[in-house]
Amino acid sequence: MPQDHYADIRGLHLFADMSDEHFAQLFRGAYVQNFPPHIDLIHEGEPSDFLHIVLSGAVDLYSTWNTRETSMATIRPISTFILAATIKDAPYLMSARTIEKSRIALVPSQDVRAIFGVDDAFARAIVSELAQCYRSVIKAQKNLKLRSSLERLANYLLRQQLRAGGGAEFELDFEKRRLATVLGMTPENLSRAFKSLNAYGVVVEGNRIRITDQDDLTRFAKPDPLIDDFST
Amino acid sequence: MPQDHYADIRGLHLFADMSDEHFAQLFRGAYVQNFPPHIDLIHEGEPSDFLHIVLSGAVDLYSTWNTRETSMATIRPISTFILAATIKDAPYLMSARTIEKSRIALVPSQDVRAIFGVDDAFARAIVSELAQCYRSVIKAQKNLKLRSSLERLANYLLRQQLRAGGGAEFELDFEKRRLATVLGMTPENLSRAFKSLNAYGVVVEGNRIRITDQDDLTRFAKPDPLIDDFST
DNA sequence: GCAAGGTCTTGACATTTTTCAAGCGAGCGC
DNA sequence: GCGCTCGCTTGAAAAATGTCAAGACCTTGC
Repeated sequence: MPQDHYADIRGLHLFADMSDEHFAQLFRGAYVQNFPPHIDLIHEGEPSDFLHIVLSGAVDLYSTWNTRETSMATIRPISTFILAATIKDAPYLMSARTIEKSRIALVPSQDVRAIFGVDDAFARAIVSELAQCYRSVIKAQKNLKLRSSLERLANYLLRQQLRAGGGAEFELDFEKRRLATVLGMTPENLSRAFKSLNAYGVVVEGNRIRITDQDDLTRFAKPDPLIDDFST
Repeated sequence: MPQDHYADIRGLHLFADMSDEHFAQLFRGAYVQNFPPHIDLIHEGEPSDFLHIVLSGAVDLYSTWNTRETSMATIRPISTFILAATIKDAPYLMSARTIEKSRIALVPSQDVRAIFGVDDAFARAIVSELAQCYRSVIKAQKNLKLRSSLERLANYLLRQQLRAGGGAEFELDFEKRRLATVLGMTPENLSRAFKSLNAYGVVVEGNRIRITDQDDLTRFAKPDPLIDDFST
């Protein structure tokens, strides 16, 4: 693997504390590849041959069943995905495709497992990472089971607003049709949901969102740190 | 903590590989308590003071938001819960209550974190446990997002049938009102869903289920190992 | 035995969500 | 520029799901 991304990857919490030697060993067999948009990287059910690290671009984790498809998560730089499958040496539960042009590092799963076996700091970092992932999915599930689609959209907007800096105006960071399946609804329904949120001070212009009445929207959305705060 | 449950707990994958000394240290401050049914054990948002181990009985993990409540998972002996919150020293994301009379071991979270810091085998066992938990929640989320409530019920029945030994007749292992929220629907809707499944060879008599046409139900449910197989 | 409280079921109705079909509009290649 | 594709929106109708109210049934305590 070329040197230019070593520092970025080394800075990830997951790899920060491991020994230099093990880090070098881990990435000896790794390589970096560029992918165009909308390329399938992995498919659910396959054995997990590589741990993936998104260096730039964005990746969509999605799942299918019986003609239906849904988006499970979006991976943005710099972070890894399918760590759990890699560690357990189990088949992928989700498929992955690039959303945009992306640069991705591929680390052979067997190397990850080997280094996991010998590097204690790495093992502990994995615990931390997996606990974080677990809690994120729990929050997503609470979001799904406890809220209507309109409430999910309202809370999504508040989260996205915060991520974008907190200003009254911000951009959606991916297309609405994908946002719809992320939120667990159809594109048509999302369109109507945006319209309904007009009443709470949300103005939509293409991908641009303006929140004209922050309090009103917040009162409706009732955000909850135990669902919406990604950091805890 | 009394001796009588040491062996059971020691046999858990999570504690099987750690040193005797650390195991003893870990459970020095632990204690076992009996709880009647329907007792709240912990509440979401609280700091995670204890790792819980269900020794007998059953525990319901549930969450609430804005007057709504939903059941997230059922914990049966012998297993632990809220490991992720304990390790991260973060607030609980879910509440827990006993379903039946239960015997539960409580291990101070700070001891778990301390031993996690010094026992490498324990740290690796936690990785394995968390990876398993993570994958379970992902499956639950796929189940929720990709299937209708009728399909979720049909697949639940097939899973439950398998857990009960695979015979054509078996018992539901908890009350229907809880099953409803586990499956993400209302009790009324569950009642109607059971009725609809008559058409696919499901006969309900109280808590007793009889599957008269296995193939027909399976054809409708379309079970998928990447959603329904809890072991992988 | 009987009353009380709970679950479960049922029916009627409201709401939410999806489906299908059509039209709009921005971006792209020729 | 023109026509095309594709994403987005809109409307109407259907399906799925939730709500409310009432009653059946069961268990439990007295």
